[in-house]
Amino acid sequence: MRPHDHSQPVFRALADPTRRAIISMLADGARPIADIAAEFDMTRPAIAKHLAVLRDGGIVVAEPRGRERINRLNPEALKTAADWLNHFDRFWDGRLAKLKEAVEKPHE
Amino acid sequence: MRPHDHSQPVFRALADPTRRAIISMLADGARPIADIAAEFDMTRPAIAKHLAVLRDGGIVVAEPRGRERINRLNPEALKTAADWLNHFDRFWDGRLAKLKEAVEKPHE
DNA sequence: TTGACATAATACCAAAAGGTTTCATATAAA
DNA sequence: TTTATATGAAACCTTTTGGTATTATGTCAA
Repeated sequence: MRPHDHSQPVFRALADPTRRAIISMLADGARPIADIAAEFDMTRPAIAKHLAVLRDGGIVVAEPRGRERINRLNPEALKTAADWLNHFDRFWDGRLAKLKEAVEKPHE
Repeated sequence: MRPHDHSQPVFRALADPTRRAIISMLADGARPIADIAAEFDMTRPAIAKHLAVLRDGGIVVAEPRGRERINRLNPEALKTAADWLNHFDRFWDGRLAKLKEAVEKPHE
């Protein structure tokens, strides 16, 4: 068995605590990189690398704005990982799983 | 900001495609390591290391059974990661988010 | 008790990850 | 046009990761 996996870049991006913190931060609003870096004990190039990994996973999109680049969260990308994990929620929450099924079923 | 994060070992464990494949495999039933290793193009020690990472995240529990060790999935550990991700589902699925809220609210 | 089997443990290696410092480029403002 | 600002990019370093081969340990079966 050789695991082929399109969600790899997303899970890879989620593996680092700094990157998860950046995700949370951007959920409150898009920001330029300097603004983000100011919140961490880390140089800007380090944050730039983390943002590159997040972009690679499609989780962050950078929009040039004058001489700045606004980093915006693209939460849909997280759905990939959430979907994979939620396949297991039947184990810990049968009630919710059933509701979900109902919600996702086309209306009649 | 210094990201302290108890869910780190779980996200770390999820970052590797082989480990995610092992998780899926164990969701269908507990297995000894040799049985798992047989499914991958990889030596048993490599799989043993992956299992160690999964144990570290609490995702897998090993139960000695005679001279074997049965590796069992502990899906509750995945809930940690699922919960984190599902905080963002308001972005992609408002309908479900509302239902969830309702479900999780204590009964009256 | 001896032999086979299932696994653990160790030592080792190459590549990737996460950081740094330094230098280059492009836009805005004086 | 010069200067300051916001970012990108490259070179480099150390630690972690993912793999290997080899050796050791414990349990079952003949």
